[in-house]
Amino acid sequence: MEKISVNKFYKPEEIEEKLTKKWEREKIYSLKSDKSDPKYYVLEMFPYPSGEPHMGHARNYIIGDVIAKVLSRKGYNILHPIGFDAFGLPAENAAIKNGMHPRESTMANIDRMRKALKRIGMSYDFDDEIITSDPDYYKWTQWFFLMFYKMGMAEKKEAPVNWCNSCQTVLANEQVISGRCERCDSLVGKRILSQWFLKISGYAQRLLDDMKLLKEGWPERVLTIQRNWIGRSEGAMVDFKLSGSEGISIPVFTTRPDTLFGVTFFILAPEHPLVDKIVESEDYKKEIEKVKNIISGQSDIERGSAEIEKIGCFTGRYVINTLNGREVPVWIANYVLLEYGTGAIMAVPAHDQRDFEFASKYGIPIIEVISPDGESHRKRSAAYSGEGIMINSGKFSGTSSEKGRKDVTSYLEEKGIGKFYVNYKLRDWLISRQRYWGAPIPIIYCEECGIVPVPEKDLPVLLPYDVDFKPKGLSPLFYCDGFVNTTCPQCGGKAKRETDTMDTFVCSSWYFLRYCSPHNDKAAFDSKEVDYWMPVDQYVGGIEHASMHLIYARFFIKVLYDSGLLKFKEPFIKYFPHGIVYLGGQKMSKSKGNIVNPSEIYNKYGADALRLYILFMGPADSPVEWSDSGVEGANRFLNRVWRLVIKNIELIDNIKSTHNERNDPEYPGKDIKDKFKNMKLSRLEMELYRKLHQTIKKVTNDILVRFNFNTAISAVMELVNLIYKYQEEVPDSKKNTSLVKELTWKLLILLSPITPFIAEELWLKAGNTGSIHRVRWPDYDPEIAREELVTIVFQVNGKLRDRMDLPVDTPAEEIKKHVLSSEKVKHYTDGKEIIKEIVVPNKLVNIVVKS
RNA sequence: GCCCGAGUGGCGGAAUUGGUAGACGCAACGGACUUAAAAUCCGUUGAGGUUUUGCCUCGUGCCGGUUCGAUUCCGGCCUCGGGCACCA
Repeated sequence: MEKISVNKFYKPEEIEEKLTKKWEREKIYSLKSDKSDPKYYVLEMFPYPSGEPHMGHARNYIIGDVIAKVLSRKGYNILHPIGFDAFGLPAENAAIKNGMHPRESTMANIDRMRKALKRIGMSYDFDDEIITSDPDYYKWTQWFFLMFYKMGMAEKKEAPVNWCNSCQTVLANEQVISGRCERCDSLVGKRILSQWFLKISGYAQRLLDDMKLLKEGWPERVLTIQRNWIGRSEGAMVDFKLSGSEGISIPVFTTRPDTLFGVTFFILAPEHPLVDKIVESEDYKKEIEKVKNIISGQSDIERGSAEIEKIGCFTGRYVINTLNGREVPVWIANYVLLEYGTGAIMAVPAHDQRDFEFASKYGIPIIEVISPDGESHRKRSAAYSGEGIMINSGKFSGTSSEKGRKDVTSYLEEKGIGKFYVNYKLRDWLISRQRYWGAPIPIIYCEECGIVPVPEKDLPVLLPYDVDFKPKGLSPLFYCDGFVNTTCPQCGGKAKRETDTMDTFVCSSWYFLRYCSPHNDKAAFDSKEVDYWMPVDQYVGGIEHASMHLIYARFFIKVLYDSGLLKFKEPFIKYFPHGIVYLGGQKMSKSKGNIVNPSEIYNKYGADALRLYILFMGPADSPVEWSDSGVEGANRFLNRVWRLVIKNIELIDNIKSTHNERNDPEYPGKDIKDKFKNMKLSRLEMELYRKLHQTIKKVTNDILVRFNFNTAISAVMELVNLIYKYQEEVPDSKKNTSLVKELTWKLLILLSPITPFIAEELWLKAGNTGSIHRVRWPDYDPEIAREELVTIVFQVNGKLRDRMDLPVDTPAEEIKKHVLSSEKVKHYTDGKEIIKEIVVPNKLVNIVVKS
């Protein structure tokens, strides 16, 4: 037990360092209790160890930590783990820059990060941390890859892929943001390469359908991002026969089968493999080569912008629109993309703006087939893409466009030339990377046997240490003979290893499973533990992962569910995206130089002030502007709490020895409520007692239900302000020490998840033993929290004219009496006819008069 | 272009179910304490008006509607942020 000494001043630097050690010694960081308690899995997205944690990290982890700490105190068995997403480009680029080996650099960064996390009082059990670049971990990442491979969910295929010239590697679609590399921001080009993909596109519909399981726990805006990314659209797949070549037909996807009669030409993407096959005449071949050259010189961004001029050329061939037997010319054009749909389109210039511009430029006929009013409009200056009535459409003329889509589709199905079709924008997930710092893809290429998966018993395929890891277009492992050359596990003959490594998003798609049994060396995870802990109850992390990690992880879990390994379909029941921290109106970032490092703050004011301010600065899910004076305010509040509590402790100690008859040395009392009932409390004391219970109610609800940490803190501030009022207005000899004790203890408990250090220090200073972080979270008594008096607002015609404090639940008739006798109200109602009197119990009265 | 958010004092924000707009904090100003400063404490702080210790009018992006009553609900617009995007 520590005794009160000279402690007039709050010195965070002294107490925080001391308590960090105490907590580590006493294992206060682990919030696991007992499997008989209800479980709760709180998880924050684990960090890339690219250096010291930044403010965004701090916000993320502090939010998760407060939730975990409160729930643990409410009797939950809490899993609140930490680890490091250690493979990948950021770590590797940083290593190259520093001239260090990625492993050393990563481990050094992890060390700094771990220290910082401990320093800000996070409740992580570091004995259970995981590092994805450890062979113990990536062995199982490789194991999952093999599982996907065996299920037919991983495949090597040739496709146009995104190539980042600066990172010297391919990227997944999700890692290309507006045509630029997610990591280095340089322009991304296209290459046709043979790469490994995970077949996420087959799960598009399931990813959409299962969103209904997330409706409660995920913000709508995140689901919208995913919905947009998956990009479902309904329509028809229609076959167009190539004229003059028996048996060749080209399918196209359209969302508007109702416009089929308006097709006047047909376009293939310039890269479409059919282009070279179908062009016969040498003249056309030359012309096409010319146009293709121009188009391939256009970057993806250029081609993706609507402003760029549409160019193309005729191929000399025709296709037949089976619906009306019309023969239409086949063109190539820059605005048709190989990746989307079938890489070919039917062009309807009257009803598609792009087709309209193209047809106008090249003099292709325009036939109107949808009319808003059923009339034919000879000339238009733009395409009409709205709904209307089908015209010039044979037997379908007169049908509404909505109905026409269905009717035409049925007709196509009957005739066997088309079918209802759902198209998705979601592409397969490209996971190979031509970089060193990642988990090697466990595949062997044998001259005899072809692609051979590495047998499970040979895992992990170790990433060799001694490699020239600088990116050079091909994986650095390709130049590492000791790694590449191997023998075929099937025939024993000479073979070569796959030298690409896996996208780090593969590592992070299952880490939350590993946390359930982090030391298991027999399997990726222990099913019993996963069945107990998973799914994650509360996930916290940046929204920038909405269409990356959060989609990949959902997909991964669905595949594992299908394989029978898991019993749940969604990994994260609730997801809370924290807002970005800004400085000077811009997102804090190293490259812009507008950084406030959390360490600057905790070195100056202490971790508690950092935590308090981060939570107080605004709603946790909205972006906030960093303010230095805001931190000072937080620090001022903590000083205020410190002085208040120290004074209260002294008061309690002094009066204990003078046998004040109102003093009750027992704490916690068996039945606090009865105790106070039998005591005569002054008006202010009653108010304080009530405020305490209201505060407990509000803080608990704001943290656990509303995620409004800022209002939870302002409620505690109000309580502190009121206790100060008591301390200053009432002489010590007249103070009720039982109440002071009750207020002081509970104030500290309410603060303890938010500002763990100061709460613990004051708790100990007051003579308590153990740790405040093991004390049960207080309940509130609704009866005590209930106000006795309530301000009733008197309105006339909806305008506030007077108000009065009346006992709660005063009957309507009595309130009305007060209202009608109010001079102020009379002033507005005298001589006027009262039409209506509205009485809202405990709120207001509104007198409606004729004016 | 389509989809999702948001818009409240000098600033961050609060108002949880349609019922007192501006809680809590920051900044600013005035005062107390001090030789002085820091720290601390007290007071003022949406705008305008006024017969000034009280009261009145206006006020939650803009216009309109529903309602006894709207920051909150509905319709239309504006601005900002975000997602998708020559996506067929």
